[in-house]
Amino acid sequence: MKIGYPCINETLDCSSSRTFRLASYSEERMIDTVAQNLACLRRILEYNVQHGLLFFRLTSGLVPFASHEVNQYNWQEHFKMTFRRLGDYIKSNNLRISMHPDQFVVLNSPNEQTVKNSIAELVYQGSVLDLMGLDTSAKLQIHGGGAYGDKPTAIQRFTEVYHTMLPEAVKARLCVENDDRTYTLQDCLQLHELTGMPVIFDNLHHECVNNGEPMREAVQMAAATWQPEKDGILMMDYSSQSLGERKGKHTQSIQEQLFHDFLAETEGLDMDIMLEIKDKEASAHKALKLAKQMGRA
DNA sequence: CGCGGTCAAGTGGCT
DNA sequence: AGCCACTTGACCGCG
Repeated sequence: MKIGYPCINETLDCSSSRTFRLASYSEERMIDTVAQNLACLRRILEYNVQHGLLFFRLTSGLVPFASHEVNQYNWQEHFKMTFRRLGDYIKSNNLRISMHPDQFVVLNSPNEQTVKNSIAELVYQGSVLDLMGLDTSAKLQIHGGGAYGDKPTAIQRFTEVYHTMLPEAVKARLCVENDDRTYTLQDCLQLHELTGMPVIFDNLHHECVNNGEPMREAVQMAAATWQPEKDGILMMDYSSQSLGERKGKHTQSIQEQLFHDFLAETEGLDMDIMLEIKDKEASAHKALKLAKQMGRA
């Protein structure tokens, strides 16, 4: 079991998602920003290796405006060696990597332009992992998208876009994650049946909306959609409810008893856990310690 | 130099 | 009808 946190390290004094306004776009500024972001990413990865945090989510913001038409520069070629060196570091230290395209990526939108933009964004994020030379156990996780008042039709549309419009390089890495209100684990399992995509499991989203599956069974069902030789073991997002806040809001800091209970409930099941918790690596350190004590990591 | 409004992009639930 | 949340704040103009 590998444990990690997403995108941002709060200990280090750098960000790998620096950006700027579209209005101030220039090729020079874009190149300069990418160079700084990749340098910071290297520092974050080194920090993670030093602390045994072997699962990490890369930010979507590594390359500003990467899938926007304003950016016509061949940054892939320009930063080829930098990406390759990052990938070599990732592989030699056996890190697991994911990316999570943001809420604007909606493959089943009725708006053709939205679908087109979404695919361009997936191509960008997949190309980052390709440039690093990572195998297909490095994943892109997205949600089912909208329901538009008719979920079966929306699922059908997702499936059609998947089969007719997505490049192989994206399909090889794409996974679907249950969300906190529209696409339940069951819906994601159906998308898996229709496309072959593995299902990323999110325990907090599952608590928000489900079809009665107990947590252990839910994890087992999601895990069964992963082909170990191609996809690696199950990836999951773990969080707990921020008390007294809106349903689905992530806790500020890990609630160790709840994480302990979750590990106990899933004993014997293999998975990599991404902690979606506000204070980032601070909670990841605690989670890793707990997992080691319980013989899981 | 610190604060706060705004930023490429979509959707749905809440008030 | 408008605001908020989402995997994640960061930028930039203004005082």
